[in-house]
Amino acid sequence: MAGKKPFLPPRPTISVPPRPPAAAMFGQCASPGPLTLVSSFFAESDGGSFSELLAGAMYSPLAVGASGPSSFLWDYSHEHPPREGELRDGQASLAVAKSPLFTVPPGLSPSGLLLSPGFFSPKSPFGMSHQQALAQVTAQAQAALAWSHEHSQLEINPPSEAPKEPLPDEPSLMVNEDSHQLSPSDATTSMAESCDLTSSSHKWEALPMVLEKPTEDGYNWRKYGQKQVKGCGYPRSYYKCSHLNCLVKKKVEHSLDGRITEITYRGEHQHEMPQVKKTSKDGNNLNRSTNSLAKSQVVLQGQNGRQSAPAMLRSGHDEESSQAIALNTSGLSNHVELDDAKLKGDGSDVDNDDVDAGDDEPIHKQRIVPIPSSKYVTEPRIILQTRSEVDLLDDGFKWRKYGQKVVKGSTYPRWLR
DNA sequence: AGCCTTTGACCAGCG
DNA sequence: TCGCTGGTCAAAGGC
Repeated sequence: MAGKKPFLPPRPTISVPPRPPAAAMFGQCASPGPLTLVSSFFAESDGGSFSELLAGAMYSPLAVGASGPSSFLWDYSHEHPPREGELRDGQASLAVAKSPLFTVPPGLSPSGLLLSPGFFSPKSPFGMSHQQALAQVTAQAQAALAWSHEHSQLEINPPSEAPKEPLPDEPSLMVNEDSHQLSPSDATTSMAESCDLTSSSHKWEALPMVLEKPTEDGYNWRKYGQKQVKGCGYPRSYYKCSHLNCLVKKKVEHSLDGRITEITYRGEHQHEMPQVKKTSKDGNNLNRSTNSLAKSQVVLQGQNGRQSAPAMLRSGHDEESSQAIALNTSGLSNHVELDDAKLKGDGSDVDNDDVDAGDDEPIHKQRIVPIPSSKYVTEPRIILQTRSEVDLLDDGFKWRKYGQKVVKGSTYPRWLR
């Protein structure tokens, strides 16, 4: 399970900057998080502390939304460049995912990045509404998509010389036209070559996060495991999306000071963002912003790590497109038609919060849901309201007991399929 | 009563 | 085969 599975078809990824050799850069922890990494990287090029720069971001209400795509490193250093057919066939996700690195443009300092239009301003956290921030992020995603279409040939045959300066009108979160501009001695490059995450990224998609809590990305998560990272003092936590049919998992790593340094997603949400009680307009906006964050940061990936697509695209496309992306990129062994009405008809307490997805969210009564092959769950989870274990076991499905609790003198377990 | 976290054990892949 | 490691399980307890 922890082992490296064969990485079959080319698969786009969004990855964190792979980690450098530990001793080379830190000599303390064998696995510094990307935040630490970026911090150290910035420290060399800018007088200010990255933590200081970031501090303004972290405590801004816009931080969540802005920390998404702006913290991406779009890794296109994979074996296979996108084929033109893929780009034409509407597999935009693949196209973008194959796009070059999202990184700090040359000549732009970290503080410049933070102050740039593509980032929120730490000194005026309320200078931009969440919706504006969302719109900007979305626009950047679309720009990246457009760019990818235009430069697909460049990706196949990267230019030998990269532009030295960003164009004035380019978004601050510019697409680096050639990740090869990084010299072999560059930390990022060396990290990509040596880091253990490189191999693991075939399975998980890592994104640096600046969240105070691992569950604050808009989805509901249930922690199902925690491990001590070898050689480091900090734990790695494992979460599953607690939504009924959702197979998405995420892995959260902490820095030594307890901050989340890395959240790695696996799988794709096949449901809308859980609704958060709207207490005020601001709360609503914040919710939308975090929704956008989750949509933009989750990376679609089959359980076998065969294909993925950045859901970032979803924030910039309508639901129909998203669905098409999901279907096109699922790369999964089978699909089932999941009819919400049927689920409800079983007398189940199926969470239906994805039906009321918001005033501007389309309602889907029926969806095609790709079901990835999985060790534990191969079909949508359904809750049956019964106290009979025999009933549970005779319903034709395989059940895994995941909890038991005494209820009013008797016990009946909770089951998860 | 439902859902979550904790935590030691277990499993599987890999060298 | 064995040990290491990452990922997951599952009982127990907490909120």
